[in-house]
Formats: sequence, C-alpha cells, structure tokens
Amino acid sequence: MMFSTKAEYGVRVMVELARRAGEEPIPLAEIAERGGLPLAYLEHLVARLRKAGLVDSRRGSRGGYLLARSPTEITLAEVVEALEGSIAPIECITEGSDGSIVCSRETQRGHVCPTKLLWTRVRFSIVRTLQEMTLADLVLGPGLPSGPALSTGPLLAALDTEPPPLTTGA
Amino acid sequence: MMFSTKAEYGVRVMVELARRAGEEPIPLAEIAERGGLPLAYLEHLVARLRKAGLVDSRRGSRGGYLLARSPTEITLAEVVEALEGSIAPIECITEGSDGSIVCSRETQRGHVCPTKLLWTRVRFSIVRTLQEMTLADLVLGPGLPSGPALSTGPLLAALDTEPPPLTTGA
DNA sequence: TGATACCCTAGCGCCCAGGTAGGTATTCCC
DNA sequence: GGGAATACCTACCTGGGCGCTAGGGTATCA
Repeated sequence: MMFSTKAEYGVRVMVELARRAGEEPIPLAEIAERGGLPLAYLEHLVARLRKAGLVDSRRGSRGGYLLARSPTEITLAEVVEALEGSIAPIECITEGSDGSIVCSRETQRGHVCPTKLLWTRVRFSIVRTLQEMTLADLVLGPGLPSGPALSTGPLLAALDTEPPPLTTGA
Repeated sequence: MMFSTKAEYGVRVMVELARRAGEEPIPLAEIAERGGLPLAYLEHLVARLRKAGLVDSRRGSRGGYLLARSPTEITLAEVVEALEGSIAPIECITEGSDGSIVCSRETQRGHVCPTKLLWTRVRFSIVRTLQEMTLADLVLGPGLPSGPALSTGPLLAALDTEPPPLTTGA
C-alpha cells in the first residue's frame, strides 16, 4: 500500500463531518464508534486536521468537531497532506519550498537523475487527482444511483463516465 | 513516501539496461557500483524482474542481464508492479482477479464505503501515469531539450496532452 | 579448471505505523 | 457549584516489514 491508515481513517472522519456540516459539533467518540475505528488513535489524526485549519473544535460538554469550511471548499489534497505530510511517491523525491521537485540523488554529483521525470509525473498525477476532489464529492457518493454497481466493472465505469468535477475553489 | 526503494532501485536498474539495450549482457555488479547501490540487494530486485519476464539473464562468465523486450515496449507500470506487487494506494483497496476494485471494508456490512471513489481514482491516476511511460522515455530523459526544464513547467504539458491508453493487460 | 557471474534461502536490525494509557483543560447542564 | 462530557496533550509500547547481509550453489566462458 502507499498511503497509511492515517489517510484512510482521517478521510473517513472528514467525510462524516462533511455529511453533517452545518449541524452541531460532532463528538469524535460518535464517529469512532460508528466507523469501528479506535478513538484514541483518531484523536491524533484529528489533531493534525485541526492544526492544518481544516476542522474547528468545541471543547466541553456538547462539544466536538466541525468542518472549518464548506465541504465544497475542502479538497482531498488538503486533507491527505495534513494527515500524511507532503505527498511524495518515493523517498528521494521531495517538494521544495518554492514548489519545485527535488531529487535527493541529484545534488550529490552533477549527474541528472534519469528517474526523476517518472516520479515527478506520478506525484503530479496523484496530487492533481486529490485536488480535483472535494469532500462534497464523497458525501454524494453513498447515495449513488442504485444496485450493486460494485461487483465487476465499476472502476472504468466510475472513472470514465465522469469527467473530473473540478469544483476546486483552491 | 509511498513506493519503497524496491521501485526506486529497480527502475534505475531497468533504465541502465535500457540505455545499453542491444549490447552485451550487463553484470549486475557493474550497475550496482555505478549507481552506488548494494549489489546483494539488487539481486533480489532483479529476480522479481526476471520472474515477471522483463529481463533475461546469462549465467557464467561474460554473463549479466538484458531487457527481455525493447525499451519502447516496457511500460513503467509493468516494472513497478513487478517490483512492488499490485499497486494500491491504500491497504483496504485491492484489485480483484477480474480487474475490479475491491474495498475490504465494504464486504463487512452492507454499507457502501464513501471513500472508495477517492482511492479508486487515485489508484487509477497512478496506474495510468505508469502505463503511459516506457523505459525509452527515461532513457531519453537526461538529454532533454535544454535548460532546467525540471522546475515548474513541463508537468502540465506532459500530462494533459495525452489521453489515457487503457491498455490494461495485467 | 578456475574465474565470473547468476541464483537461491535464511536471517537480522532498526524504524515506524498503529495503536494504548493516563492525565489535564474547557464547557455545558442541572 | 458540581459533575458529566468532551477536547487536548504527552508518553509509551509493540509487531512487522523494509532494507539489507551472509553464504552458499550452479551455469558458462576462457
């Protein structure tokens, strides 16, 4: 696998928050129980989300978490990056402060890294996909058309029929 | 990071083989020394590549490895998959034997996984990018047009112009 | 016949993902 | 005010797997 459960669990939490956006703050314990996820662990994840400014919190009784912005304005790129750190497909590739891509192998000697192009493209395709999706896209998900569209062919169908939504406000 | 050094090192080996395609078999020790990579570890990686039918080997003196096919006919998707196993952005997502995407969380209860769409798309964008590139593209890499075309610009151009080939044969 | 290289199996240390534990601070309701 | 509920913080633990190393065996060439 490539992303850890940080991303997996964290995204689930965010989707749940998005689903109930505009309502009262939602206690983390409720999300944990509902999703069958370990509460104490979620607390670590949601701390990252809060520090990234993606969720707000209310302490005390009747407290909980809520989205800091509208679900349509939060991209999955922000969410995943808050949870996992800077997105890099491979260790030798990192993003510089100016957005340029740096290969750690390259600075050692003068020679150009022949594989940099590959990993740069892979990284970019991941980031672009994450940037194209917002939480709102996932909230609409569960209530899809109908029937078990999950068995045999959903990949291509789900992907090819929809052009990327591009609701990105970022 | 997302891919391990298996992919990193393995791709480097393949690029080196591609660079000298058509010549004599290349001893792994030579590639290891040239790239500053641990020989004994490379042997494990190249074993995977061989089992996947991507490289041929000649034993004995004057032996070594060579590409099983032309560099233009070997996609990075094949290489990476041989090295890392089936590509999945996250543990709960796996590819079924028929090519469909399965979410391990989904079968437990009847409910649909709201994040499946996300990870399916991420996976697809990765696979597509890897399928679009061949070893030949990386061999030509170092001698690109001119100047530091690696900073910010070439990404979009390279990615947006090509429609997906969808040659999934694996 | 020896040197060269591929080929296979075992094993090993370290790091970190994936939690657990326990305490503190803040807010609401009665 | 008191207590319940909740966020918030720091520290700790543990298993597994990545990234090797070790040591052989086997085929081929000069």
